[in-house]
Amino acid sequence: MSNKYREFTQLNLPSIEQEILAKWDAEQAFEKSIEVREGAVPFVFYEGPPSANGMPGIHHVISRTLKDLVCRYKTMKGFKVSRKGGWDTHGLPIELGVEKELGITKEDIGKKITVEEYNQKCREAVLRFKDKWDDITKKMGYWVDLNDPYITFKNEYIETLWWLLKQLYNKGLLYESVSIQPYSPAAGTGLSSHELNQPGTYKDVKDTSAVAMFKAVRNEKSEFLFKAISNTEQGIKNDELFFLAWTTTPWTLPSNLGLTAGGDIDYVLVKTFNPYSGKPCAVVLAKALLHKYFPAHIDEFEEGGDLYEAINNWLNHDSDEFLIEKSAGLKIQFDGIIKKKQLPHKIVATFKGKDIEECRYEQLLAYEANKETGGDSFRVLVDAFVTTEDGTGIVHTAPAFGADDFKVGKKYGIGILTMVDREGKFVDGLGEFSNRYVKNYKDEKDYVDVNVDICVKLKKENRAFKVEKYEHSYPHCWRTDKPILYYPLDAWFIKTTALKDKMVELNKTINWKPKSTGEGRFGNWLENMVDWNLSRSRFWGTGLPIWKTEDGEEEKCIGTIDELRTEAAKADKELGTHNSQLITHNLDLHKPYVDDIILVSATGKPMKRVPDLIDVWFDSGAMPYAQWGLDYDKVKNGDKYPFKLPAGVEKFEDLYPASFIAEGVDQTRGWFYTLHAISSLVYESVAYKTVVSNGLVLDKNGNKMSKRLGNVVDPFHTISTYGADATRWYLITNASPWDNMKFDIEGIKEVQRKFFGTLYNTYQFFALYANVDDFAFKEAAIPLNERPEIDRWILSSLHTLIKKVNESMDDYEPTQAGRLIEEFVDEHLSNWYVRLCRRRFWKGDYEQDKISAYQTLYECLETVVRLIAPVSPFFSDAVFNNLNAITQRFHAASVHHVDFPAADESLIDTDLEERMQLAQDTSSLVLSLRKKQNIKVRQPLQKILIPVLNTHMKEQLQLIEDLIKTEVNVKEVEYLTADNSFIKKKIKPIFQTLGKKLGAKMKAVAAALGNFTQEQIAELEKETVYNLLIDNEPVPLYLTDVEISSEDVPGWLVANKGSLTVALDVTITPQLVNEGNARELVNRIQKIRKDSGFELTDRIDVQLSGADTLAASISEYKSYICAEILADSLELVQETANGTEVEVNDLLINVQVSKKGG
RNA sequence: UGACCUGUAGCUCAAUGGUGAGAGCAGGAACCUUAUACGUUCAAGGUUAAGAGUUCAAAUCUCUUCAGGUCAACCA
Repeated sequence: MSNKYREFTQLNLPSIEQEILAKWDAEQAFEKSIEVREGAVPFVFYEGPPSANGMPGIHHVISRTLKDLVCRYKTMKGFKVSRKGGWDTHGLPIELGVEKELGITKEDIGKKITVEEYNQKCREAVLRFKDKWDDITKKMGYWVDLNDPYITFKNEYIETLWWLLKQLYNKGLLYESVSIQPYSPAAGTGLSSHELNQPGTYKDVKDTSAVAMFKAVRNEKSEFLFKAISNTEQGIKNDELFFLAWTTTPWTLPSNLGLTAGGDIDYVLVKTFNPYSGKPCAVVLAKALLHKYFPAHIDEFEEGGDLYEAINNWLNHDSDEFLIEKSAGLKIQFDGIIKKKQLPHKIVATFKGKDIEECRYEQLLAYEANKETGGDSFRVLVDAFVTTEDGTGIVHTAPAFGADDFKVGKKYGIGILTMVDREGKFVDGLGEFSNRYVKNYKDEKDYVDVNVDICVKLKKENRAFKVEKYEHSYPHCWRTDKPILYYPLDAWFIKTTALKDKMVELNKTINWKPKSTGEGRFGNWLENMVDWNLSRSRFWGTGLPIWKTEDGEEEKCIGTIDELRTEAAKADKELGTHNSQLITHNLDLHKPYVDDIILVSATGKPMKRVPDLIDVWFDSGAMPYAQWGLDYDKVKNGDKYPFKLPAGVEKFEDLYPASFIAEGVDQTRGWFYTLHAISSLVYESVAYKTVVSNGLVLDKNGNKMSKRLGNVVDPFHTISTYGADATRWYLITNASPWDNMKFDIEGIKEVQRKFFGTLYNTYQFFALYANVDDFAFKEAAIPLNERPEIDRWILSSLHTLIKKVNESMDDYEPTQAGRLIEEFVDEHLSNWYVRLCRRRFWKGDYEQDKISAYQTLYECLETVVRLIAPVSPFFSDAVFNNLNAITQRFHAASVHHVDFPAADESLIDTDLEERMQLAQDTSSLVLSLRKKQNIKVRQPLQKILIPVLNTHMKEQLQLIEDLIKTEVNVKEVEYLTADNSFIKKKIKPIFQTLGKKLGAKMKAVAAALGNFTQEQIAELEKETVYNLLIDNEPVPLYLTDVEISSEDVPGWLVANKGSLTVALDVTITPQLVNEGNARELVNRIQKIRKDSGFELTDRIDVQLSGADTLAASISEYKSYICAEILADSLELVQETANGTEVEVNDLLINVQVSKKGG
C-alpha cells in the first residue's frame, strides 16, 4: 500500500462517483452499513412506492435525496435503518398508458380485447421503466433495498389488503352506499375526476335556466313572513308567498326535495307581481341579488299617476281590490312595464337565512312517481355552500343530482328522489315528461328540450319567476361528447368519519415538517373529512373482497386466500360450481379470474363478487403491513399484527410505526392521508412519527416542469455532467425542502465550484505537504493547550459546527446544516485557517508546530467529510478513504460505516471564536481603509488605533494583535481606552430590552438619546445611570440599556463595523517605503520563479539592473529578501544578460534569475 | 370556488416583532495568491407584491387585494 495521500489531478465529481459506486458494489457497502448496526435501535423508514410506469424526473431526485440523507445520518448516529423498496403498480395512469399504446378505449375492453389480455398488458407495462429507476437510484446514491421490493400487484400484497379490509368490515367501518358522481348516460359509465379534467371536457353551453317559485306553507315557522305581507288589521287577503330558487338544470326539479339558504346571508321578502301573469305575489330572495330581478328605478312608474296609486294600493296597503284589473287603460300600462320586466316591488321584511330554516313549501311538480320521497321533504335547509353570486341565494336541492345537495339532504333527512334513469331519461309516472330524455342523449333529430317544456309548464302555472338562456361551462363526457349528469351510484365506503376525532388527535402527535402542512392543509382536511369512497369501476387493480347474493340480502367479506379457498370449495360442494378449477396454485387475484369465483351464502344462494376495484391509494396506504405479507400461523392465532417478519426482526413493533417518511407535498391528501387513515382505523395508531413534505421542483423561471413546455430537467444528464453530490448538495442547501425550488443548473455549477472546489483544494493542499513530510498521524495527538491559538480556534469552530449540525439534522433541517458546513469550509477553514497557516506547512522542520498544524487540519478534514456524508455520499467517502488509507484511524471501509461526529464541548471556546471574529473584522476594516487610500497591502504601515469600550474587548484584541499585524501589514496596534476624550462617541438604545421596559416611552427616549452630547454620554458612562426626563417623568437610563460605540477619531482615517472602530495611520515614512519596496521585489521574483517552473526548493542567484533607487531598500532588507526567495546571492549590476522586466512600485527594473546548477 | 403554501436586490436565498433589511451569484472597478476553477476590497443594486390595521416598534402579527403554486372541487 502506498504511504502517500492520493492527490487528484483535478476535481471531477462524476468520475470520483463512478469509482466510489464500483467500490460500493464490490464491498457491498450498503448492506454492510446495515450489518454494522445489527442489534442497534431501529430507525424505521417507509419508502413511498413510485410507479415505474413513467420515467424518473429531477423532482424524484429531491425527495429521494431527502430520504437518503436522513437514513444515512441516522445510520451514522448508530441506528439500524432498513430500507425496503417498493413499486406502485395499479391505477388509472397505467390503464390509460396501455389503452393509448393499444389504441383502444375503455369500451373496447371485453369486446376487442378480453379483460384477461388487457390486464396482462397492464402487468407488463407497470415495470417498464424499472431499469431506469434502478439506474437513477444507483447513480444518485440512493441507498434502498431493490433486491426484495414490495410490489402492489402481487397476490401476497393484495391478500394483506383484503385482510385489512376485513378488519374494517368486521368493525362495521366498510359499508355500501350511494355517492353522487359524474356519470355519462350516453356511455353508461361513471367518470373519474381525472377523466373530467381532460382538456375539452368543460364546454360553454347555453341551457334553459329557470327561477322557480316554491310556494311557502303558512305555519308557525313562516308566520312572520306572512304577517309582513299584510299589516292591515283585516288580515291577509293575498297569501301567495314564494321562495325563489334558480336552476340551470330544470330536469332536476321533479326530484327537488329541499331549498337551501345560507345561514348568515341576508334575505328579503318582497311584494311584487309575477312577471309572466302580472298576478300580485310575494317572494323571498337574497338581498344582495334583489336588483338582478328588480330595477332600482322605473321610468313609467311616477308618483301621483293612476298606475302608481293602483300599484301602491296593493304594495303598501294590501288592499284586496286590485284596481288595475278594473281599468282597461291601467291594465295596458301595467302590462307594458311587466313585459319589460320592470317589476314594481317593495321590501317588506329583511332577515337571515337561519330565520327561515325549517319553513315548509309545496312540492313544485307533483306526480305519481315522486309522491314518496323517503324523508321529511320540502323544507328550507341551511348550509355554508350557498353563495349570492348567481341565482337567488336559495339553492334548489335535489339530493340525487349534486354532491352538495346530497350532503345537505342527508344532514336534514329530506330523502332522495332519482327521477331520471341510467339512460338519462325520466322515469314512468311523471305525466307528460315520463320517458323523455333530459338531454339529447340519443341524437334524436327532432329532439324537443324537455327543460324548455318544464319551464313552459311553470310559467303557465304561475311558478316561474324568470326563464332565460344561460351560458355556463358544463362538463361533458370525453368519449361521447354528451353532457354528463351528477348521478347517485352505488359505492363502497370506509367510514373514516367514525374515527375522525381519533385521527385528529393522533395527527397532533406527528412531527410535521413543515409544521403548517400538518396543522393547516392536513389538519383542515381531517376536520372536513368525508367517508373514503373506495370504489373504482376499472380493470387493473385490487378487487373488493366482497361477495353478494343477487338479491343483495347476503354478503361475505373475504380476508385471506385461504378463506377464499375454503369458501370456494364449500360452494363447489353445495352448488356444484367449478371454483376448484380457478383456485389453483397460480391463482390470480385480479380480474377476470377472481370474478369467476362463485361463493355460497349461508342460506345456500350463489354469491358473486361486487365488481368494484378499490382506490389505489388504499394499496399504498397499506404498505406498512402489506409489504411484509400475511403469516398464516399468526392469522390463525388471531395475532394483532399477523405479518411476516424479515430476518433479524423479532417483533412488528420494530417495523411500525415509521420513524420517518418523506414525499412531495402533493401527497398530503394522498399517501400521507391513506397511511394515517388505515393505521388509525385498524390500529388506532399513527403510521409515522415524522413526516417531511418537500415542495415542487420548478424550472428556473418558476414554471412547472412539463413535457409539453420542454423544460423538464433530465436527472441522468444532470448527474453525469455535474455529479450526484453537487446535485444533491444544491437541492438540499438552495432552499428548505418544503419550499418550492426553482431549479437552475447554474446553481449546481456554483455549488461545484464554490463548495466542492474549496473543499477539494483544501484536501489537495493538505495532501501536497503531508506527502512531502510523510505525515500519517503517527504521532500522539498534541494536547490542545500545546497547540497554537489558531489551531485551538479552528477546532473550537469545528466543534461548534458539529454541535449545530447535529441539532439541525435532528430537527430535520438539512438545509440549515448544509449552509453551516458551507460557511465553515469556505470562511473559516479555507480562507482563514489555511491561508494564515500556509507557512507552517512549508516552512521549518517537522516538529511540534508543524505536526500540530497537520493534525489540526487533518481533524478538520476528517470531521467535515463525516458531516457531509449524508448529503454528499460519494465525495465524502472518496476523501475519507484517501485520508484513512494512510492513517487507519478508523477500522471502516466507508465513511458511511463510521459514527457521525459528536461535539466535544471542552474544545469550544467562545471567547476565542469571538476574538478571531474580531481579528477578521479588524483586518477587513483596515484593508478597506487601505483600499480607500490606494495603499497596497505589501506596503507596511506604522500603526492602527482601536478605541476599546471595555477591558474585555482590550484583552481580546491584545491576544490577536500579532495576527492582525501580519494580516494587514502594520507595525503596531494602539488602544484608546474609554476615558479618552479624544474619541467621538455614539450612543444608541438597545431596543430589544429597553423597548420591553419602556413601552410607549420608547420613542421619546430614542429621540432624547439621539440628541445626547459627548458630555452626557461621558456622564452616563461614569455614573452608569442617567436620569432622563420624559413628559415630566423621570426615566432612569442604565448603561446596560444602551450601546456606546466610538464613531470617529478626529484627524484619523476611520472605519466602523458594529461597535468596532479602527483608525489607520497612513503616513508612509521613507523607512516604510524601503520595506515596502523590498516586499514588492520579493513578490516579483517569486512570480518569476513560478513562471520559470522552478521547484519549490531550487536555490537561485539574482542580478538586478536599473534598480539604483532601490539600493537602500535592498541593502537594508537583503537577508530578508534572500531568505524569502531562496537566493544565495543578490547583486545590483549595470546590465543583465537576459533578464525580465518588472515593475516595483512604478519603477521599471530588470531582473535576472538563474537557477543554481541549472 | 375552497383549504394550504409562497411572494425580500437582475438571480438564489437570509433576517427569536426591536428600528441603518443581510449574504452568495451575475454585471462594474481594483487588489491578492510557492493550494486556488479561490479569495479580498470598493461601488452599484430594495416602496420587503399592493393597501389598510394592531404595536412605542412590522419583512415578521391581523385583514383585504394581486400574482404564482399544490391539493380538493366545480355546484344551484
